[in-house]
Amino acid sequence: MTNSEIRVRFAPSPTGYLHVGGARTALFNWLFARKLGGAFLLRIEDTDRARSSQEHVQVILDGLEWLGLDVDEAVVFQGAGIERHRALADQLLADGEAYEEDGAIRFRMPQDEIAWDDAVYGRISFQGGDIKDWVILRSDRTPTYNFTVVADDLEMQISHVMRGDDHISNTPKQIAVYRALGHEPPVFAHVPMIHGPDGRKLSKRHGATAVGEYRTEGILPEAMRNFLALLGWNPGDEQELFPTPQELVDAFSIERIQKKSAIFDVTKLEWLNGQYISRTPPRTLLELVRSDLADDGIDILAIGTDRVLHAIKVQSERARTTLELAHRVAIRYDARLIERDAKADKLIAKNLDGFRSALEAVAERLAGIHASDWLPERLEIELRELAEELGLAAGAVFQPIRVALTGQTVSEGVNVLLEVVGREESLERIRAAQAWTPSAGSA
RNA sequence: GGCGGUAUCGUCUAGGGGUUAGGACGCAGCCCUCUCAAGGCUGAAACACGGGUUCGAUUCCCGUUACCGCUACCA
Repeated sequence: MTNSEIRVRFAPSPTGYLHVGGARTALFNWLFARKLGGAFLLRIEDTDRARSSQEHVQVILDGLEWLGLDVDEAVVFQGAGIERHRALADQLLADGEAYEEDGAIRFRMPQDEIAWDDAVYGRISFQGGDIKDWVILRSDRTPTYNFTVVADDLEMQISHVMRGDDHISNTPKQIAVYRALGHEPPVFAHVPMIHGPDGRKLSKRHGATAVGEYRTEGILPEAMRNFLALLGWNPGDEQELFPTPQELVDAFSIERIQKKSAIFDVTKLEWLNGQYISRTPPRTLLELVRSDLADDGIDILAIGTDRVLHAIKVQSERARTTLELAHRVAIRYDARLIERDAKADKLIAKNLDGFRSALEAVAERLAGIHASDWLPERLEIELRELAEELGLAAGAVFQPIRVALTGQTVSEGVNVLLEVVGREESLERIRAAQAWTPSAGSA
């Protein structure tokens, strides 16, 4: 299945973070390479001017690894090829393909048409005469981008160049260099860029644009990968979930890449993430939750792995990010994390006496249930009986408990919630809540 | 300004000379229900504009507009 002639590369600049647009370009490159059975390579476009630190490169490497995109060969650095770039520029000068001006070497653009069959856009054509002769080697003997790209792609024997469509206008210059050097250009495939919610180019102002930030905000890598793939590409049918990289490879085809830019919609990402969270086994989520909480100084495993797993299972159907998941799990075991929200406060303020008396009755009833009987089925029966005895609607009993246990008006079923929080802690929280008073201004 | 590119619901998109223009997110309503979530059902919501070509254009062609990119001794 492998084809050693197919060599595709992703070539980011060493900016210190891998933004979502770059991540998607990387993903498409990877899919392209894998679909064709070829190699996926990484080249960092650093220079003397924009030196890449080891940390910057590591961020990119980590991002690719997180997304499940494996790189086939050692990372190449543009800056490492400077002597080769100089020699090539000198050769072009000697061949008359370039000329010297003010100490710099300027490439002589051919005047006729330069066109190529873009794998995404179809045929694109420029007139060489519209493009000015451009500098390939500065007067300080450092090479420029459009020149080094060609030199390095040649050196790495790249067969397919896939990159953002902001490079379309650079392509005729590069094709001209290939020809001047006596080589056939590779296959070009330009992919549209990703824009922010305002329709403009994605920038740091839009908040979390680095993939690493989505990771820390509780986005699962498979969700991010799936989402990115569907931004500007579609499988042609209505399949939306592609949990593994291989499923994406199988469905991928370059013909179905969109020609227009897409807007990054965080809401849909979170929806997709929620889908993935609810499908991920609690065991797998455990480490994510543990580490999220450890960052906040909470050792969640101290209460017992099985109990945490249970809470994760219950909450994974509801949470959209693992951060949200971790927080909800933590609230169930650490009363100090409870923060009464506005709706809960309103419920208390509306009928303080009712709230207290309901909890009083509940506390008495639940105290009579043994730890060994503290199970959802039994709890539900007891509480419904209680509600009937008190002449209250079931909700009038359940809701105060929910508020007492979580500080919020939404959660899993109260019977399950009681089980998750545990008998002693539940009774303690219910007792404590009876002393609650409405916050100022909530009446 | 010049050159290049793009244009279907708010967003991601399917479709393509004759369709009730389909799906997904989000939104609204209903069902379920102790509250959410999930799930089910329903609804509002789109072919940028103007000319052609054609019996017929959202689809093909041209133009306009809008947006994006390149136009550096940036990458």
